[in-house]
Amino acid sequence: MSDTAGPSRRREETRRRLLEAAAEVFAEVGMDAASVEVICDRAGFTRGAFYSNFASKDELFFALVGLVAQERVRSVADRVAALEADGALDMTGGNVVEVVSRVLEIGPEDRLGVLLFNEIRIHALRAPELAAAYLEQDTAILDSVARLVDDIVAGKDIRFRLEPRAVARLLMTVWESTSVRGVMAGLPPAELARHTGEELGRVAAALIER
Amino acid sequence: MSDTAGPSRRREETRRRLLEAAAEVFAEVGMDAASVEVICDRAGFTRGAFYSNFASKDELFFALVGLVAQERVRSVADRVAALEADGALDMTGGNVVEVVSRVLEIGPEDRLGVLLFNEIRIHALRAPELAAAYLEQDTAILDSVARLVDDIVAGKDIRFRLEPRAVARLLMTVWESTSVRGVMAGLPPAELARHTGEELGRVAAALIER
DNA sequence: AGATTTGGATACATTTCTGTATCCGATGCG
DNA sequence: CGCATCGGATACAGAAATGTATCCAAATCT
Repeated sequence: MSDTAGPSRRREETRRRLLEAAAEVFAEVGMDAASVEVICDRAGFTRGAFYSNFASKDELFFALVGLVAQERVRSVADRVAALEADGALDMTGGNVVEVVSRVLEIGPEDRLGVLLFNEIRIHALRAPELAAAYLEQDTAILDSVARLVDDIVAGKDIRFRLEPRAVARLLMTVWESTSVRGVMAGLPPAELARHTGEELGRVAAALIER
Repeated sequence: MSDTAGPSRRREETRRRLLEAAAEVFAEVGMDAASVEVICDRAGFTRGAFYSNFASKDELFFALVGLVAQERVRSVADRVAALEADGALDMTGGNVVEVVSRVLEIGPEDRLGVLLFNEIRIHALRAPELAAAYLEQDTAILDSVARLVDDIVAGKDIRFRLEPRAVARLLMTVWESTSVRGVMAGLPPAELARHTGEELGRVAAALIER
């Protein structure tokens, strides 16, 4: 057996399933209202398995936050990179609004995704360690989007009425707030995406200097 | 004693103190992590008093949400009315940005206020009854702000690049998101207000048609 | 002032959750 | 093929929270 024996495949898999189940439960009822038992049931394990993998619910939550943040950042960065590679930005035919919308359609666009995101957010508001991680993620995404905006400006003869970073911030903000209101109004996923897209479009259009 | 005996003054006062304490505790640790005991301690009562006034923590939470929403709506409406009465909107000297900022400096501008607001928000995301109340409040405030924007447009020779309602929405959204990030970054109250104000200013300026 | 009602305190029963210690089966190795 | 280790299940003890039934003091009324 090697010194640096990493976790076995089996172990990794149960960790993964526990994290996945926790993500659902946290989204549904919130981190504090979620009992370890319920998470385990959902994952198909007993609490024994849980405490064999995590020291506490808090530890699992932290781990989950890390994963979600990483995934979000990666997802946005990938999309931006893909758009740049496609050369979609140089095409004069392409619609700015559409490009931006495509990038902000982040991962789990559905109800649960929005819920989990907001659950994480409110915990970050209370726990300084989480706040740091949250702001870091936020800045990383902002950077990606700002870079995209920059590219758009460079490629086309379009000017925004705000610096790229401010435009990016505004778009992210609108996306977030619109999706929250959409979920609250009970919009089905398709409507949610459409509505958010339209809203982003209007704002983006208003920011374009003609 | 009369049929329609309303709650005695004493009773009203303890209810009020319980609600006040609950608002603090909910803001600090969240509704689910807050035990009834802690709320009572904070208010200077025992659980006996609590259950004599509320059927459960949930009931108290609902009551609190109602109060907070009402207070928010009233506060904004009052400010708008005050500004209109002052004739501040007709004065060409007045700064649009300043006017808007003044209106959005809502009630408990501090950390706890932001926390409580977000706590309510996430519960509204999960509970349909709350969602309805939340959206109603949101719309009421939007109406007030939109009306203010309308007045500004009417009074001065200023035009926005979006319809008043959309401008109002955007300003509210920016206010919310900026204050959240400010709290997360640990900004002291004064900085928080200043930063949020500046951010609002930039956005408002970008939306003004020159 | 005495009687009555009201409102909060006390005490208790119950539930729920957490965390740990131990057991047992499966998996990997010699 | 037998042995050792790993990983999840089971069982248990303790803590914390809830809700209720009862009690006592203070306010109110006559």
